[in-house]
Amino acid sequence: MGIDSIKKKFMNIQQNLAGKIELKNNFGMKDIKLVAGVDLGYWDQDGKHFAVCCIVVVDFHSREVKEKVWSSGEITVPYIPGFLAFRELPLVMEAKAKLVSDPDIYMFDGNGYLHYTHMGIATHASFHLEKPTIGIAKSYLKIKNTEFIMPENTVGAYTDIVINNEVYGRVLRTRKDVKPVFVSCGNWIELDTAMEITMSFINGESRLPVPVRLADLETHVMREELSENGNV
DNA sequence: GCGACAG
DNA sequence: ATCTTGTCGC
Repeated sequence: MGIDSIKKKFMNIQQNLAGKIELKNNFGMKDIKLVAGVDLGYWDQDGKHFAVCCIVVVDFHSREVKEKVWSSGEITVPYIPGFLAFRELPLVMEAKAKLVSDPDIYMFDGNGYLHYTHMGIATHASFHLEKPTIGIAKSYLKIKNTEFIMPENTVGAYTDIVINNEVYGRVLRTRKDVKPVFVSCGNWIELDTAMEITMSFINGESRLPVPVRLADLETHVMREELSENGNV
């Protein structure tokens, strides 16, 4: 099976789900108690690719870490820009199954609506998690040759990424003198709310919101452990 | 055909 | 994503 037939298959799945996206809050901010951050780390072993997915659950109000889970395994799906979800979601769902708590919302390292077909990993994941999601990308995925406008160098400054009169996502300056992040809706949430939650989780240690940052750090720790002792 | 390309 | 030294700044 060549890469083109894989893409074709993936595209069908994306288009089916894309029609079900709803960018309206299906919750009130006051209902948000637990926020999960999701990230993956990779390494090679015996000529194979492995990864570990870490999910860190943080209490929105107290900022306490409530739970951490991880799941690792071999990765066989290649990285194809636009189809990240197909590569990473299996491990994400495996890790999610280990959660005892039930997060109200999930934040991903990557895009959501800011995607060729609005089906970035954050949006795609929402249909499996059945929870609202937010996408936080560290670099820009250019769509339809549209460049983004750099927001001014002030905390909280932002510019919208508009393509064909539609807002795909937002370039947000979470810290001064640091590259901005790219925030987009995953699903069942509005962009303003996604940005509000993102900004509320900026603590001065990173340009990334706490849940995603902690998941990122956990990913590095677990990778060292697993790549030494053999994969689990 | 060529270039661009989240993680 | 990952491979990596020095270096600037709080």
